Amino acid sequence: MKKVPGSTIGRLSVYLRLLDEVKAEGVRTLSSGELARRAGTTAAQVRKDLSLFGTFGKRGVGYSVPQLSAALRSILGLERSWRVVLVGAGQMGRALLGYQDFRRQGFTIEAVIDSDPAKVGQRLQGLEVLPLGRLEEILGAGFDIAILAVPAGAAQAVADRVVRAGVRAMLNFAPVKLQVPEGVALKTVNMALELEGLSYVLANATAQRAVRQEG
Amino acid sequence: MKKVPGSTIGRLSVYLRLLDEVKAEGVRTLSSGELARRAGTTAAQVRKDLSLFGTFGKRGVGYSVPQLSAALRSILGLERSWRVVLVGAGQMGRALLGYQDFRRQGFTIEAVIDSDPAKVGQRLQGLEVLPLGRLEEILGAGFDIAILAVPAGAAQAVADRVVRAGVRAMLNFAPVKLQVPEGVALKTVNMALELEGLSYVLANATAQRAVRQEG
DNA sequence: ACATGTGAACTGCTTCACAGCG
DNA sequence: CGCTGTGAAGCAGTTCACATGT
Repeated sequence: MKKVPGSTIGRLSVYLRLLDEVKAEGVRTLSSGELARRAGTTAAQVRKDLSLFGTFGKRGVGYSVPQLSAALRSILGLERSWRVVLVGAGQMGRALLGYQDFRRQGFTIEAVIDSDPAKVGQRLQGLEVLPLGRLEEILGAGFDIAILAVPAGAAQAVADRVVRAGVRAMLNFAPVKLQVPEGVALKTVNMALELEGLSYVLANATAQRAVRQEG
Repeated sequence: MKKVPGSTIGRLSVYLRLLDEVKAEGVRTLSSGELARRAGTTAAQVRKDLSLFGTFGKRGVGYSVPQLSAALRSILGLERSWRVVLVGAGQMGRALLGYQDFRRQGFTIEAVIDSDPAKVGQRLQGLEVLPLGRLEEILGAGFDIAILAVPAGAAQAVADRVVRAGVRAMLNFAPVKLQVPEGVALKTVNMALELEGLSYVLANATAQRAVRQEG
């Protein structure tokens, strides 16, 4: 299989979301042009993205909505559900726990861990908050993804323990650059960074260039 | 001035954070190599990024930490503080309101707006929640940045009103691709998308390629 | 006729390598 | 000598344009 740009994966997620939307409206078929318009990209980009994984369309017709939706779900690994652990039950952690959009695609937060003794034992969204000391034991139960919503200063240490416990994918919300070994997937969401990007644009707004969506 | 890649701006934010860290430790001078090591990039990349904005270093020595820190702060527009309005006081909105990392760099949330009559009038972090109906009136007070933490279905309508009210920068947390006119800066943080990126890596983990940090 | 799939051209970002200066 | 600043080279992702299949 050819090399797949990371940006392609992000777009595939967007395509899938749109396909599921129009499927609910009863649309059977969609052209690359129409899909591109809704996704905010170009027809050529859509076709190139898909061509990296196979051929899904009918010439002269377009793409079958249910077929392409299923294909994308398979490519993205969304046919199965992934076991997710949330580390950090502070304000951000609790917001993520309540974020319904995760559950939609098969990401189920099945455990919550926090270091604060005052929080341990509390029930959040039906889950008992477990102590950080038991992290290794808990992750021994076979988690796929860890969401880190801990303070910046604690993030690297927690990440190290999570990785040592065998978790191979992390979504980090702490504003630090985590070091992880080869073979561990890491995405970081850094909101302060996004704001500073906006600040840059505003400060240089005399040049009047709009910034296109990136996130 | 030369054209600046968007990715450069993100890295400048990272450099600034690191410089402020080592400044607190009393470090006076840093080489591009050392800065790169901490930022997770290369020395050449650091020098190229900075060279787009001027010459800041001393050959044979490196960069003066306080000088470079000040220069970056100026480039990023962080010398002044920006007036931020939060639209949406749901779980995510409240988490963002408590997120201390925003305040650090001069982003002050000065108003909170929600459509839910049950929330309007409540005090959150010392701010009274204001009704969505008064959005235009409130933004008339001259806000720079709007943070959108509203449901996906409401996001585009809110964005339209925010733009019409004259706000030229938005940070969107709803999982939709917003359409904004030229001249309005938009960043979207889509956490479900990040998780799907991790899912892709996990599902294709036989290929064993680690994904490097992108956010 | 129409829309896909794809090599080729292009654009833009990153890396290289070295001249230049402290 | 060490480290910066920068053209040039290299690489990756996007766009173009058209041959191909229905």
